[in-house]
Amino acid sequence: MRPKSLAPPRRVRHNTVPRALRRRAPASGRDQIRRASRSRGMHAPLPGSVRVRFAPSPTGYLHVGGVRTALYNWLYARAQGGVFILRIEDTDVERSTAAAVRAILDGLRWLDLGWDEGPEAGGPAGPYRQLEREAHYREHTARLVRDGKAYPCTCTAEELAARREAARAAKRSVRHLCPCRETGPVAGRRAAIRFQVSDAGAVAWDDLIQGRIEVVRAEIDDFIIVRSDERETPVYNFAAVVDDAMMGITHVIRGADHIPNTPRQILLYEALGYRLPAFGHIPLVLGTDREKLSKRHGDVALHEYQAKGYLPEALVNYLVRLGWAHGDQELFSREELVRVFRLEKVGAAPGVFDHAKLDWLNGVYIRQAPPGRLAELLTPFWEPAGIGRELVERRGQAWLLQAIPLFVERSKTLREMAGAMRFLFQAPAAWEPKAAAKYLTPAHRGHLRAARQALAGAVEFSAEALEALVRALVEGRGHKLVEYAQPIRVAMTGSAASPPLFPILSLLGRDEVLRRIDRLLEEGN
RNA sequence: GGCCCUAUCGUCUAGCCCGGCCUAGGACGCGGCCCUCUCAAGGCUGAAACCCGGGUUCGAAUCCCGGUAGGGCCA
Repeated sequence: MRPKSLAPPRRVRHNTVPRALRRRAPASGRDQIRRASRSRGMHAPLPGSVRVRFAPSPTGYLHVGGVRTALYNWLYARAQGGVFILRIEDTDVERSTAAAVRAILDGLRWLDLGWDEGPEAGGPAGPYRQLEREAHYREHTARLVRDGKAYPCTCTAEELAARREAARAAKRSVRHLCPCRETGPVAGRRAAIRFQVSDAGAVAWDDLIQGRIEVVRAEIDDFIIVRSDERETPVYNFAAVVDDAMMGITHVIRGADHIPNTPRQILLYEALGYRLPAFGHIPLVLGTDREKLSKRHGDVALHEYQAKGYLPEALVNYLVRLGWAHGDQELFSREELVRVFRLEKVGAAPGVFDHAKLDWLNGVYIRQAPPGRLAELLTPFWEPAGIGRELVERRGQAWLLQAIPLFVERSKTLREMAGAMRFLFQAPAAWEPKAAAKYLTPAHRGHLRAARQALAGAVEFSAEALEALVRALVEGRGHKLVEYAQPIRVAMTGSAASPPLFPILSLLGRDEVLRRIDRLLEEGN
């Protein structure tokens, strides 16, 4: 350890760029930054040559925050006429699964976020799974060691921990706990590989979203790039840099949780002699407790939203607006997004995931969807809603297309819609007690009998004809429509709330309508 | 604990760069009214925010400084 007097200043001033340029810098300000970079021959690629990637780890499920990252990358690529690459970061063999890879591919396809290069698509920079790229990591490691920029380290975890404690107790820096750089590795022990970091100067970059970020090198220790395990597993920072560099990634757009990794990665790029990409760190998605969205907060996996019956375009619309805005506009088609989305307009502050707003948006998209498409989307939801496939098929497509519009404006999800439609296929098993108490009084039963008789004699069983018929009946008896409509509704649906009554009666058909009324009259108490 | 990031209604955000047009706009959610066979949808409408403190300025949500709070990563 160097004497303290020789060490560089612990801190330099961090915010060297005016605040105005740092936060939510306007396009013009960012352009200046990028122009400056270009003149140094660093990032900022040629126009039309943008290459971005989404690089998830296949451990578990596809997180909605990750989906947002993928979306922003995809949008940026499309808007720039660039290439969107999917790379699977599966170096963590313990936790990576084939099922998780599937979930990623299926999820992105469901959202229509297709990749130009990656698994199953191939491409010139493959392979696109890290496990198949180990030769590259080995080669790069050898290069760094040969150039004296990395060295083997045989310290054990126990030794390191002990030294850390000692350093802490003595109030010394906790950096450079490993002496291997000076003493060389201990023979006969497996070696990890450490990357050598000099103390002088700082690492800085102009983040596309966060503005300028600067970290003094003295804060960065000689970090491990290859573990000492059997497989010589490359560490995340190292593998990501090798891959991003070799794949020609021009813009690294990822979650803000990677900000602390970036200085190390920049050092690696420099040591390897690769051209630096531009970095853009998008703020995290938070739960209602303002912590990083995780399993604790309930639904975080994309497939859960799929299973609940959210439309992909609604989810995309919701996610894109979380952290980004285009004036007051709330609704965006995909084409519109490609046209107006600007990465530079993404805010620097994290945002809370608001299920209520997603529900609203999903309702908007459900209302916009043509009945034919909804019929198709609804298919996987019948069984879970307790509606046998054969029941749906028996009614036929034309009938279905008549029924769906009735439910569209009162459903927030497809799952809800299927559930709400259940009474169309099956008579209610029971009548809601509250509804029964309110609408099945002796007076109401009288009305129901009168209505039954009228319905039984109806010439035509269309919604219009039935409405005219019942209204005439009600008027003739000097009553109000509600007093008849509600008991009939309870008989049909078991509930006091449902889509408009007369179309329902027509859909159900005379026999079924009379049957349900009779049963209520006989059994309902 | 160290480093880094962030800060406008409960939530997502516009405005901030280029200070006055901001009596701070929109959306979700919440309340009221209208429409209405119920529930929705829709229309109208209400409550609801510039984190705090200094400074610069005739004037600051907007510029500067300092706090505070929250978060991320590492330990």
